[in-house]
Parts: sequence; C-alpha cells; structure tokens
Amino acid sequence: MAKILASKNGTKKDAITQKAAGLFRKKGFASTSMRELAESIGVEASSLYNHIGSKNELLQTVCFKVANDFTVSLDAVEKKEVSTISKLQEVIRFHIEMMLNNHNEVYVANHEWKQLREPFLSNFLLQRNSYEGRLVEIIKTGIKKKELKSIHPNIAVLTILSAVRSVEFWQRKKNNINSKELEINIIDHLINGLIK
Amino acid sequence: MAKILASKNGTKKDAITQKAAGLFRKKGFASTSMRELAESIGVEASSLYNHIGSKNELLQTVCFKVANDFTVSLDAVEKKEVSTISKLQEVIRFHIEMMLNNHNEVYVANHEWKQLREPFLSNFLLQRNSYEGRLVEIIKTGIKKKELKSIHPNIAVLTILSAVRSVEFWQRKKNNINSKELEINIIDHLINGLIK
DNA sequence: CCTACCGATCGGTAGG
DNA sequence: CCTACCGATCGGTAGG
Repeated sequence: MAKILASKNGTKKDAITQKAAGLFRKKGFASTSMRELAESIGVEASSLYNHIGSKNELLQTVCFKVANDFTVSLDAVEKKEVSTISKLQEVIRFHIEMMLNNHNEVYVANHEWKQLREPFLSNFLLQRNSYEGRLVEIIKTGIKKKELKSIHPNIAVLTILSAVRSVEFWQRKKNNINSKELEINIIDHLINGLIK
Repeated sequence: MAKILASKNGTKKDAITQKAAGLFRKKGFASTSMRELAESIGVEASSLYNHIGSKNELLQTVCFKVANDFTVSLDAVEKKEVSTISKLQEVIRFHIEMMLNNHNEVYVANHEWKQLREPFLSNFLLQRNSYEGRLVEIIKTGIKKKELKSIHPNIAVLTILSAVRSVEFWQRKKNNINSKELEINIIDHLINGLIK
C-alpha cells in the first residue's frame, strides 16, 4: 500500500538501509526485527525483500560504507606533506565529524560489526587492522622525527581511536552540541594533555 | 545429570553469571540463547531456572556489579587529600585494572546495558550520570586550583572515559599485555599529551 | 537435575 | 506492494 519513499538522491534500498541504521543503533542489530523495520517505514515485512537480500546484508552495507569512508580519508591524509601533528589532528577531526554527521552508521559499525557473517566479518576486521596499522606508522614516523615524544605507538593509536568515540555520548546529551568546541577540546586533550 | 560446578567461593548462580558474562561479551546479549549458556555449562536450559530468575536478570547482575565497583572506587578517591592529577591517575588506573581483571563483565556493562529492562535501565543510567558528574566536579576543582589548564570539564571526562576503553582492544590482540606499560602510557597520554 | 512442552516471534519465501 | 504461510528458535513453565 504505502510505497517506500526513496530518499532524495537515493534508491529505495538506501532509504531502508538508513532506517535500519537508526534502529540498529537504538536497539542493537539482533534486537531489531524486520517487522519493526518494515513498520517504521510503513510496509509489510515481506515487502522489504523486494529491495534487499537479507537482514544481515543491511548490516554489511552500513559497516562497509563507514569503513570505506575512513579508508578514503586516511588515503588523503597520508599523501599530504604536513607535520605529524597536523596529520593526527586531521584524523581526529575526521572521526569527530563522521560521528556527528553519520551518527547512526558509525555507531552501528563500531558496536554491531560482531554480528556480521563470514566472510564479511573477517573482511571487516582486516580493514580495521589495516587502518590501525597505518595510524601506527604515522605515529612511528612522528617519533623518529622528534615531533612526538617517545610513546608506545600502538597504545597511542588505540587510545586516540577510543577517545574519539566520546562523541557518541554527546548525541544522547545536550541537544545543541557545539561541534567546533568538541573538536578543539578533544584534539587539544589528546595532543597536549590536561596540564599547562 | 552434570551438576553445575559452584565456582570457588561462589554459588551456582555466580557460576552461571560468570559464564553468561563471557557469552554476552563474545556474542552479545540478544544473540546468546539460554540453550547455549546451558550447553556451555553442561546442563539443559530449563535447569538454569532453578538458580536464576530470567535471562535479563543475568544482565542486571553483571551491569550493577560493575557499576557498584566503580562507585565504591570513586568514593575512596574523593576522600583522599591528594592533588587533582593524582586523583585522575587513580581513576584511570582503576578503569584499566577493572578492564583487565574483569574483562567480560566490564565489557558487557559498557556494551549491553541497553538491553536492560525497566526500571533497571533507568537506574543504570542514573548511576552512570552520577559517576560522570562526580568526575566533572574533580576536574572543575582542578581547574579552579590551577592544577589543570582551562578545558571543558564535561568533554574532558567523556574523553577520558572513552579513551580508557582502549584496553578492550588489547585482550583481543597480543596475548601478553604488559599491564603496567599500558597503564603508564594511557595515563601519560591523557594527562600530558603526545608532545614533550 | 531432567523430559516434555507452550505460545510467541523470528527471518524469509511463494505466489499473485 | 500484499496475504498467507513455513520451519526454526526463542525464553520460560509444569511436573516429577
């Protein structure tokens, strides 16, 4: 009866995926039923299958879209001939903006990737490990050039990647997040610390 | 047939809860069935209900045990008459050690609390907000005393609480984590930054 | 502790 | 896009 509204510039599949990301974030992938998803769109559950292959495919679409965005962004950062600090600032800024602009999708990629089926699960972890490894290299270079002090590169990368997720908490809180202030504070904290 | 082995110093309920925490972490709460949990213990699913009330109750037990541990620890920190930096170091250290020593439980409390039923869900969030608020106060005091530079206290707290979760990633990686090295690096990063 | 079982709900398909 | 439906699995209970 009610047709699925294609989101502007998108297919019906895109519209379904977007709704799915919102529900997966709010309730978790396993706790979201296809009937709920259908209802939130205004059709019967069986109608969804004219546009998508399976529930798990929706999760795959979300997770790999996010992973790809981060990879593309890091490609660009690596090519720039700027200081290590600048590169790290840019990486952190990109993470923060991704979380603010694609809240549902990034959250789902961060929290629900475990529900991916093989071979997608392995593929996703491979991409993530690669991303982390490239950040480790940036930090190692920075240490060699004396731009950074001598810290443990792997620990620093995981600390940064975790810290940046604090943005998740701001969506649930104060309505009006000043994203510039968030960025400045987090970047300054992670690079300069809390003293002086 | 096979009796549930009571863990040393614990009831059968404790043994079940511990197994549940491991499965909830590995697969997620919603994706773990009571039949799986029973099988991992070596009994039939129905036998579990002689020791526990419901699946959700297992989650409640895990989440509130963790929340309580953090609250008790913060109580002690607040009472100490030491510098703000020392207090923050102690808080960070406690988080890291909790994640290393009670990996499954802390992970579940961090990732699966959304599956809590009311009124437990509201209660859990209340406790978490209170914990965060008390950390904010510590930081505000530190700024007032010029022990910390003038940063946004709420952002700093969420950054610290998120950063500390990087420890999660170390369980899945290198087998032998040197916990002291982890602690020193993360604390130094969050307090002194990456430079000099 | 087990066997036997219940009602509900799940993802997905057939067929139009 | 819908109706009608399937087999599987779920959390949990009855009764011993």
